[in-house]
Amino acid sequence: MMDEARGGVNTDRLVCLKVVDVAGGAQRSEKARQAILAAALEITAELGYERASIEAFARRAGSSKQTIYRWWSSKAAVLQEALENEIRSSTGLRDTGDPVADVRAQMTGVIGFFTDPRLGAVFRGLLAAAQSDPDVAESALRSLFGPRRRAVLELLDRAAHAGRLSGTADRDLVVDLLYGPLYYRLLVTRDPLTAEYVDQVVDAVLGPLAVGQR
Amino acid sequence: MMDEARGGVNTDRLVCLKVVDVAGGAQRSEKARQAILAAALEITAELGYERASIEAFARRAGSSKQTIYRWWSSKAAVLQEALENEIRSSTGLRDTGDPVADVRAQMTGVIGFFTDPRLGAVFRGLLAAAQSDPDVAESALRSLFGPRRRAVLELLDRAAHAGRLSGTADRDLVVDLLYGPLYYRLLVTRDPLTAEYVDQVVDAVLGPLAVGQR
DNA sequence: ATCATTCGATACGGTCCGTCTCGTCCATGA
DNA sequence: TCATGGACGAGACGGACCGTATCGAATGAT
Repeated sequence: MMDEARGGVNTDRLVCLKVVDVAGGAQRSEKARQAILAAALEITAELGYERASIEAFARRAGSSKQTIYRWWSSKAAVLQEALENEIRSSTGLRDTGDPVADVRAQMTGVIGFFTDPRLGAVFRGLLAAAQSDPDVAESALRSLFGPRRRAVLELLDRAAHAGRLSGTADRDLVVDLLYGPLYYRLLVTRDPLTAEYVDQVVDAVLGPLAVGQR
Repeated sequence: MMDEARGGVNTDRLVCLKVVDVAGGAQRSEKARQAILAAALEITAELGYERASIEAFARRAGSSKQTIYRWWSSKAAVLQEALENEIRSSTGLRDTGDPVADVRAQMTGVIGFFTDPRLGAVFRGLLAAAQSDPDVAESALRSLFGPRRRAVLELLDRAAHAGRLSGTADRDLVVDLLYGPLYYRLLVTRDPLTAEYVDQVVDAVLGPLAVGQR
């Protein structure tokens, strides 16, 4: 019984839940997809997240509301995909052997993304929506935050093993100490996010942990 | 012509715009105010910030929608006032002469507020609304965050002058390093906010700055 | 050629918005 | 004592969006 439920695969039960590609049909329109994502970014940047509506996305994209609902579950899902398309350039994390400089560069890229006139407001709106919608929170955490946080953690791991960073510090805590203040300024105090501020944070957090660097 | 329109003051036009207290009238109903604030907190805790509506507040409070709009400008304004009534207990900041312990105690109170089943979701919703509405952001910053941040800054100042804390550190940065990770966990990663986590953050940030304490 | 699937367009009931207008109640000042 | 005027509960109003359903036309694999 337990075997059937958790372990062994009962092939009789493996019915095809979704009958896919039984016969041909029209393909998803890439043109409509791009138009919708672009319109969503434009409108949200213009009106702010709350006042932006799916109906407005459809109007500007020259598409139908139903086409949006067919492929995305919510306004947040549309904007998350739109952000993912645009975010890649800003979040590169290189490993040059100088972990402090690498992290500093990545954080500077992050605040560039935060303060981008088109993307910043969209990103803050998405984080705001995540406060009321657990699905949005889970999805954003998995697609947007998770991979980047893991990359930073791995960089800190490699630096510690290479002896360039103190190995005793809790690396999850270090990441919180580095990025927490950035989000705090973005979402709460709204003080300006500058490269100088990144320098201050990096120096205060990583300075005491650096090994073998002047 | 232009003078009359823009420059010179034509006293004949200076009519009293708002005739106040010319004669008596009914007073604002404290009972209605309390009922509305309580209903707003209840409903928002039940449904979440976005799904809570002013119409629902009025229904549960047994009041009229118009009564809400007469005294508050928005759902956010109602909830901010409701939060201010309830927040005072959690945010005490004492000055016992041990700044590290005082800050640690205050931060523990803050996460108690964050994780309160009734107030936490309301607070996160208010922060979310502030991302799309500059008025909400300004008001929350002035009434909720400003005074408490100033209190912590002054405590750090006194501690530095008393020689219990290093006087060289930028105290604004220290506050960001202390509270940023808390908001980061609350709003972004959603990892649990525990007293142990507060200890970790306080030790990492204030430990290197403490003077004359074991 | 058939047929499933997409597309744009549009209609639908529903919720909530923010404003407005009633009639009632009540504190004040004449 | 009594008229005045503001706050109150109730509810109507047009409007914006929501999320769903339905339509005919276009598309593409079988």
